Amino acid sequence: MPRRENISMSVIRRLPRYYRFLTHLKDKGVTRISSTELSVKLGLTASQIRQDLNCFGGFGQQGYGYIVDQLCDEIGNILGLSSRYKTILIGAGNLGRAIASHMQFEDEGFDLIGIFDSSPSKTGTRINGHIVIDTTELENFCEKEKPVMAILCIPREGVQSIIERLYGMGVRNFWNFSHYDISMRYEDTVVENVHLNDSLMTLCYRISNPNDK
Amino acid sequence: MPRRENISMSVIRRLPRYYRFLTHLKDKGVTRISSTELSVKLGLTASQIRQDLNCFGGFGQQGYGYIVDQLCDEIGNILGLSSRYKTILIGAGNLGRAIASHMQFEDEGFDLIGIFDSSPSKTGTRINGHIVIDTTELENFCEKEKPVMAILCIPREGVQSIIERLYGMGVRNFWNFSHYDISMRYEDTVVENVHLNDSLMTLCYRISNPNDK
DNA sequence: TAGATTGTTAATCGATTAACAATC
DNA sequence: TAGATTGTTAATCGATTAACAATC
Repeated sequence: MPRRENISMSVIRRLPRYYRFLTHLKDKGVTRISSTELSVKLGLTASQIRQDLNCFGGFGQQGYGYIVDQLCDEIGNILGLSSRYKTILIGAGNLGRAIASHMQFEDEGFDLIGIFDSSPSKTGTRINGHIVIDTTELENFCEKEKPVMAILCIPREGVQSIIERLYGMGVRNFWNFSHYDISMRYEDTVVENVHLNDSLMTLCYRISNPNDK
Repeated sequence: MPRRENISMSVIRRLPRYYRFLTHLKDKGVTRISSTELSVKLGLTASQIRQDLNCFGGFGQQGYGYIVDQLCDEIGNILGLSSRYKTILIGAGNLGRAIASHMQFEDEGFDLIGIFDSSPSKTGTRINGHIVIDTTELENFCEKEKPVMAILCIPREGVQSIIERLYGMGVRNFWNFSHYDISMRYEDTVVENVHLNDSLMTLCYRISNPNDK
């Protein structure tokens, strides 16, 4: 059971995919799967899958394969999905509202406890059971509720100052949908960027340049 | 001017970031930048930036650096942002509506020409100037309008059958927000997945396992 | 036991970084 | 010309793949 330190991002980014697929298999009633079968379904090599899993432990049985249920639970544990991280969302525009209503945060370790916006046209409105709070209330709210993670769905211009305020209130983890690249000038922060425009541009490139992969 | 074939995905995924940052510099009135300055701002190495750019041509001037305006335009061209790709969106739920209203498709080569949903509660409603069309009309619409790209904002279960219908109507490019991994059984397709749940799980992992990068 | 499939080490491949000659 | 910075080749590093011994 090696449990290596410093797992690479390449491996980490594949974990949710494994988890998602194994959950699906479990729901279908499949009990056992080999790395070779998995590799075919996921378009990876069996070698890679075994390497990835063995970063965390020996979950398989030689000559048999992996027990779907068990492996699924193990990966869920590795991902830390049963944690509870108090989460706030900043920005109740189209995107913020969609994220708030669309995501099942609870299944992935996060509890959405507040939604903020600075526009009077948004504050007071209700999104999925949450009343949108004025951003001026941020400090009061954080002091009382101690959120540890913030989802940023605000325009580029507002990001830097919001981050500084949140960092000051102890928030260290950010799921960032803004066009702004949060630079790593802060210690101990975890930032996951979702740059939808970048994703779309990549797609544009790939359509426009069909020779490349 | 080498213009290598088969640019790697690693390089392609950095292009939008370069473009975004250079646009920002341009707006700020910066005219000239060196790979070293860029590397500091973007948290990359100067070497990597020069390598990346030289996949497409020698855009710099020795002893001087890069002209921001010019480099920005070049990358825009490489990305193909001035193309016009007729695009439809399937699924007018929270996420689909947000994507339709939030993204500036026109700036990135795409023209949104239709939004579809199969629920009678959604069809007929208006999103950002588009009336939501019943999915049963998909074939009629495609025959007339010939879209080349589809944005998928529907639940997992519906994806496979929609893709088959769209593929049959000549759609080859997909921006996929569903939990479903579109497998590459189709030729000549370009698929860009945006798995928000995967992204969130990765974040959960990184918060739960602070030792790793 | 024989067959299958893992865990793990070694080999290969690709991407990043370093170095430097070319040149503006 | 001297200084600066690119374009490009060579060296390094990391990730993926192949191979196989361990073992269920």
